[in-house]
Amino acid sequence: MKLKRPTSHQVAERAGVSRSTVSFILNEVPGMKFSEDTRLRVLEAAQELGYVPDAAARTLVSGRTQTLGLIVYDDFHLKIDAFIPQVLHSLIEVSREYGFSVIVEALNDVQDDDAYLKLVQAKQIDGLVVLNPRSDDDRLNALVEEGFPLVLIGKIQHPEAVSVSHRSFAEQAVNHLIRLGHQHIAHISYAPLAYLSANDRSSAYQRALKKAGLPFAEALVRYGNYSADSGYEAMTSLLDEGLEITAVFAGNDTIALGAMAAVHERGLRIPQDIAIVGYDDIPLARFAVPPLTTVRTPPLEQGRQAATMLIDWVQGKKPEQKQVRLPTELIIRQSCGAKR
Amino acid sequence: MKLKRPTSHQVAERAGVSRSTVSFILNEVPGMKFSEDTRLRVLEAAQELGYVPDAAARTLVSGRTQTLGLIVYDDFHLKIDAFIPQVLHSLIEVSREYGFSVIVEALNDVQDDDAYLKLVQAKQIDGLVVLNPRSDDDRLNALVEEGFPLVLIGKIQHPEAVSVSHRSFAEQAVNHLIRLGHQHIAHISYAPLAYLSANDRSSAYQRALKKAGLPFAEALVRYGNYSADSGYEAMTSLLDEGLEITAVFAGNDTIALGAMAAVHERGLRIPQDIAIVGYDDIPLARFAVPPLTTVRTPPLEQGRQAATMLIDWVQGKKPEQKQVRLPTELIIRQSCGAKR
DNA sequence: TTGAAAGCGCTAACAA
DNA sequence: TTGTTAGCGCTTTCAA
Repeated sequence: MKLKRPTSHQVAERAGVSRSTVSFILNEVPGMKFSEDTRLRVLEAAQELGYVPDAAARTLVSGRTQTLGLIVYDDFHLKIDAFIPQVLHSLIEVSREYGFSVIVEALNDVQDDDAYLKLVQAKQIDGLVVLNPRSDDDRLNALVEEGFPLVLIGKIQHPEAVSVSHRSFAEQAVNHLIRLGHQHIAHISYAPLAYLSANDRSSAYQRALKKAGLPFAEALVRYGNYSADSGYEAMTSLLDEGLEITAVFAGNDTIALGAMAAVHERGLRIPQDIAIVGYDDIPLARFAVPPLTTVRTPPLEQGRQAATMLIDWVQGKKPEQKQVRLPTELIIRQSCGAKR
Repeated sequence: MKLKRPTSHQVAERAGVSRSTVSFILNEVPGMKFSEDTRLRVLEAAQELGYVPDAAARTLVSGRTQTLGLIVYDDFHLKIDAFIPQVLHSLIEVSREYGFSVIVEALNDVQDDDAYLKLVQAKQIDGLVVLNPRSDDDRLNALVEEGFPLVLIGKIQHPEAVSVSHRSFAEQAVNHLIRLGHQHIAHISYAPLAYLSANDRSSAYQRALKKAGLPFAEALVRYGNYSADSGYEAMTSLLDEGLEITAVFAGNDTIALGAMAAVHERGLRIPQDIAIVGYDDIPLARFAVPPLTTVRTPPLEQGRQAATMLIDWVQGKKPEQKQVRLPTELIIRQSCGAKR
C-alpha cells in the first residue's frame, strides 16, 4: 500500500551517473563543478521520480538531524498558556526558513522527567530551545556545560547559558499603580518562584513597593499556576480575607483575567474598586472587560531570536552575545484607571 | 566539546558479548532467551556507559521513526487559537506514553505549502495528525488514498479518511437562543468555509433558523479568521450597520470574546441588549464578562483519541472505526440570558 | 544461547 | 569532472 520512495541509486541510474554525483548535485556541494548537461539530467531525474532524500540515512552519515526541540516545563502549561503558542509559532516559522523541523516536548514531572535528555542522547535533535526554564533543573546546567546548543527563553543562573529574555518591566507596572495613588497593592504570581521569570516579577513587585516607601505584606501575595482558574482562586482568597486592597499586580494576563472575573463576581468595579495590571499582553488582553493594562513582552520576537541564534549555533556559529534582551513596553488600557 | 555517545559496539565490548546480543537484550526481542548472567552484564554495561541507541541508525534499519507529525493549517492560527494547544498537549502526552515524539508543522500557504509532504517523503514521521483540515486540500486526499497513516481532527469529504470529531452542537446552540425568544440572530463564522468545521457550524446556524421558521439573512453573517480581533471587527461592522440584532452565535469562543468587547464598547449590555453564544468552551470562556455560554467540545479527548488511533495504526492495527465522534455539551452561563 | 555478517540510504574521501 | 568505496550505528537473518 505504502509507496516505495525512490533512492538516490534510482535517480543515479535514470540520469546515467553515479550516486555520489547525484548527492553532490542535489546538495549543491560547494567546489564541485559539473557539466550543465549532467546537472540538468540529474535534477530532471530527481524531479520525475519525486526523489526526497531519506532523512534518517542522511542524519546517520552527516550527524545532523535538521531538527530542533522545544521544551516546555510542565505539560499542563502548554494547554492553557497564551504565551507558549506564540513562541512556538515563530520558532516553527524560522525553523522552516532554514529547513529545520521542530519537536515539541512537554515535561510532566519537572524533577525527574528526562524526556529532553533522551532527545539529545538519541541524537534526535541538533539543538534545544527551553521555554521559561526552572532554575532548579540541574540537567539543564549539565547540558550547558557540555556545550550542547541550547537557547533559553527566560533565564537560569548559569553564566554560560545562552538566553533570550525581555527587559523586566514588572517594576514599572507596579510603579504605574503607585503613581495612580494605590497604597495597597496585592500580587498574584503566575508560577512558583522556581521559575525565574515569575520570581523576577515578584521581586520587582517588592522592590517597587520598597522604593516607594510602601510596606510589603506577605499576606497580599498569592501564587498562581499559569491558569486563569488559579488567578480566580487567588483573587477570591484575597477578597475573602477582607484585606484592604485597591490594586493587583498579576504575574501574567491569564492570571489577571481570572482575577478580574473574581472581582466582577463580587460586584466590585474595575478599576474604581480594584485596579488591575497584567503582564504579557496576550492577544485577548485588549478584549478584557475593561481592557487590561499590561506589559507587552515580545513572544514572537523572542521565539524568532532564539530560533535564529540556535540555528546559527547548530551550524557552527556559536552566538557571541550570550544574553539577548528584547525591549518591553507598558500598555496602558482601562483596567488600572489611568486617564491615558 | 560535545560528548561522544557510546555505541552498541562499546556496550558489547564492555559486556563481553556481540552487538547483536546487546540489541536483542536491550530491545527485549521476544523469543530470545539469554542466561540471566549475560542479560545482567549487558544491562549493566549499557547503564554504566549511559548508552542510548542512535535514533537515526535505528530508523534507517527499521524504517520506523517513532515520530508523529501534527499539522496545523495556517501558522497564524497557531499563535492565537486556544483550541490547538490543548490538542497538542494531549497528543504529546499520549505520544510519550508510547515512546513517540511529535513534530509540529504549521503551513503558511494553505494551497502550496507542502511542508508536511516533505516530512512524509523524507520518512521523518510514521504518521500524521491533521488539525481542522481544509476540504480543498488535495494532497491530503492523495495521502489518504496512498494509505499513509493519517488521522484528522475534524473532517474532510474523503470516505476513507480516518477522523476524530465531535458531535456538532451548533444547531442546539442556536436553538437555545431561539428558545430564549431571539428572532434576530447574527452569526460570525470563525474561519472561511473551506474549513469544514466552520462550514458545519455555519450551516447548522442556517438550518436551525429554517427549522424555527426564522428568516435567514446573509447580511447577518460575518466571516472571522480565528482571532478575537476578527470577532471584534465583525461585531463592530454588524453594529455599525444598525441591523436589528438581539443575539449572536459566534463560531468559536475567541471570536465571541472579541465580539463581546465590541458590544461593551458601544455601551450595550450582554445579554440584555445582545445575547452571545460561543463554541469550544476554551479555558477562558467561564471568565468572560459575563461568563460565556458556549458549546463544550472535547479538545483533549480528541487529541488523545487521534493519537491513540494513529499510534495503533502505525504499529499495524489499522483502526476499524473510521469516524470517531465524541460527545459535546451545551454549557449555559450568563452571556445568553438564560435563567439557568 | 550466542556470534558473524549483510545491509538500510546516504555522504564524502579518495581514485581515476 | 565523475565513479568507487567505505562507513555512519543499528537490526536481524542465518549459521554455529
